Amino acid sequence: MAQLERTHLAIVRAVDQHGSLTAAAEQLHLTQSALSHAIRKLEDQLGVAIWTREGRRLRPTQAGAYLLSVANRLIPQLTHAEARLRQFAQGERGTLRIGIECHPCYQWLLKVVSPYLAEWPDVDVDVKQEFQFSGIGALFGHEIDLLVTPDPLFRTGLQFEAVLDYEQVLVVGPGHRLADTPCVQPDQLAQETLISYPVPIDRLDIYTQFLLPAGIRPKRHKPIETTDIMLQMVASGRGVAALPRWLANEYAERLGVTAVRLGERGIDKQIFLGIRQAEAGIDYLHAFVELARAHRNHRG
Amino acid sequence: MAQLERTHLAIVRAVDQHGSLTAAAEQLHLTQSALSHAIRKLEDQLGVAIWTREGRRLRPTQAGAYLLSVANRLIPQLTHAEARLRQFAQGERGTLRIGIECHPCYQWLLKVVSPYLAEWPDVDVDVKQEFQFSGIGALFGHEIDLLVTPDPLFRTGLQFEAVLDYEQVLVVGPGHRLADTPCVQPDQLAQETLISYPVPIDRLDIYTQFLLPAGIRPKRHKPIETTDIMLQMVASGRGVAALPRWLANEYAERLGVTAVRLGERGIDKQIFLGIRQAEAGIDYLHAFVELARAHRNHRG
DNA sequence: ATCAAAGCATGCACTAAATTCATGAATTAG
DNA sequence: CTAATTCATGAATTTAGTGCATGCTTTGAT
Repeated sequence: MAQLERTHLAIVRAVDQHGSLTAAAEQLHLTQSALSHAIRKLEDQLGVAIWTREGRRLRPTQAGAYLLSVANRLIPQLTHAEARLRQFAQGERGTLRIGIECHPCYQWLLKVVSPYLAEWPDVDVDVKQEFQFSGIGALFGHEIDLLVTPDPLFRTGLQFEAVLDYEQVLVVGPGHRLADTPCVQPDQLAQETLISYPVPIDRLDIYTQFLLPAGIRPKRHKPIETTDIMLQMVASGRGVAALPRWLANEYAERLGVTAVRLGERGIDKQIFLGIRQAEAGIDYLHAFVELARAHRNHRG
Repeated sequence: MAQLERTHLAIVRAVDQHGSLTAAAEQLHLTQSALSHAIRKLEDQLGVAIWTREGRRLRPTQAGAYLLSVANRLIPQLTHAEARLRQFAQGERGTLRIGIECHPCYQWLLKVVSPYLAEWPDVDVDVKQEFQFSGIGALFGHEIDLLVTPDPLFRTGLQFEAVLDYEQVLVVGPGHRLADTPCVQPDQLAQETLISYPVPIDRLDIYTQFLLPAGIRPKRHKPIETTDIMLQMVASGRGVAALPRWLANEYAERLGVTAVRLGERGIDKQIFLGIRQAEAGIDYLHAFVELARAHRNHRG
């Protein structure tokens, strides 16, 4: 008999945000009375207390906390669906919500996005870099429509495709003692300062695939947010960094930095694009993947 | 201005299911007129046609198809939330929806579920074996609360924990020529009939980890649904099967089957339990994982 | 202690939205 | 060509949500 309506979810969220009925009512453009009636009815219908009245405070019960989690999950999806439908209405194609999980991916993404925007003028692109959990979670949770990541996941209802092969190299400044080496060995980094993006060590290939297997750790480890600053630091001899070769090459001339192979065989990496399988047929989504793949061949 | 309500989603689904307004109206306990008014208003508010009127048929437009996919995703979640809240109301703890991705996991699961049910009398357990996509997708999509799988996935908003280590062995019937071998080599299976669960070859460890690396394929491959029949077949000399050692051992005496190591080192496997990280704190969920882990130590 | 301020609950009146009823128009099948 | 089926529409009706006025309880300041 109890039908969970969108209003109910909205109310639960608003009350949680503002901590009081009166304040929540304002946000919802309702009177306090209307809210009071509404929650009364909801609680009656469900047969559960959603809040305990402690003095004049409303504290969510266990059921309330659960309902809140449902609301926080579903309301954004409804909101997005509305936006999407409105876009249909205006003849727009929609918004492509792209998530990226790796820092250098961003540099690559920019190159693909600009021709894409030109080719699909009625599709907007939105890029997200932060996720509550992982990018894959965001894809499953319909927070994004396309994921750029070095870590694909097959057989899951998602579809991944490699769009860029590259070599992860060590970047050293001008005149660095390793600048002329054909390749560097792990122990040669024991006395170096390693500059990296601020992510856990187990997400840095230079650790997982190069240093840790050899039991080596660099003398210092310095996290830096942006690629530009990172390379400025490297150029000025403050440390070395591990980056894609194509990215290092772009800065090579300007900053005088050099790319050196990591180990004799080098570290090979791939960037993947992931989408929800069910949406593989959407033209403007498919087109992005195609464009990215074409881009891959361009650079050889 | 257009608020997407639960009713709208329900209508879209009902119309899709029944193919006509009149039939859909019946399911929704409404008159055909009410539905007609409702969809008119919705389309007006959204500014998009959701169906095209072809004769007296309603065919979903692109927007309609999108709305339907949203509805099919969200309505079940709302329904489940209601059920969950109703359980709260009745003092029950809830339903633990378990998904399993591997056939022998089922046998193992039964052993854990029965003490769990005894310990948590007010929690129901529901086991699902079929998913639209993968088990991980079902976990992300809130179709299940707990996943039993041999393929974990870390760093995703999910939490996986190994609860059983076992060896995958070859099971042969009484008097089979390989029954007394300490271990079997890939080429010794070239003339055998291999019996397995009906899953793609790339999900069978005996292929991916044993036969395919050696470039061997068995003479025949026979898919069988159930473990019992599978072992009956093995016992009667119709073929050989790859199963967990503990499972083979349980049938060893009764059917006279023998477990033989695959390769010199054997194939080691693990079963994992996966949950959504955000729900790691739920007591009856946590308790299941704990119980499973305790079970692991029991058997050594 | 006392009083004012702030917050929630509730009964009643009102309004707006959803539903039905009655009917018409269009399509399809025999 | 008719009968049956289906969707659309306008007016009538019912229902559910909302607001107002008000009372009760808690909280904090004097």
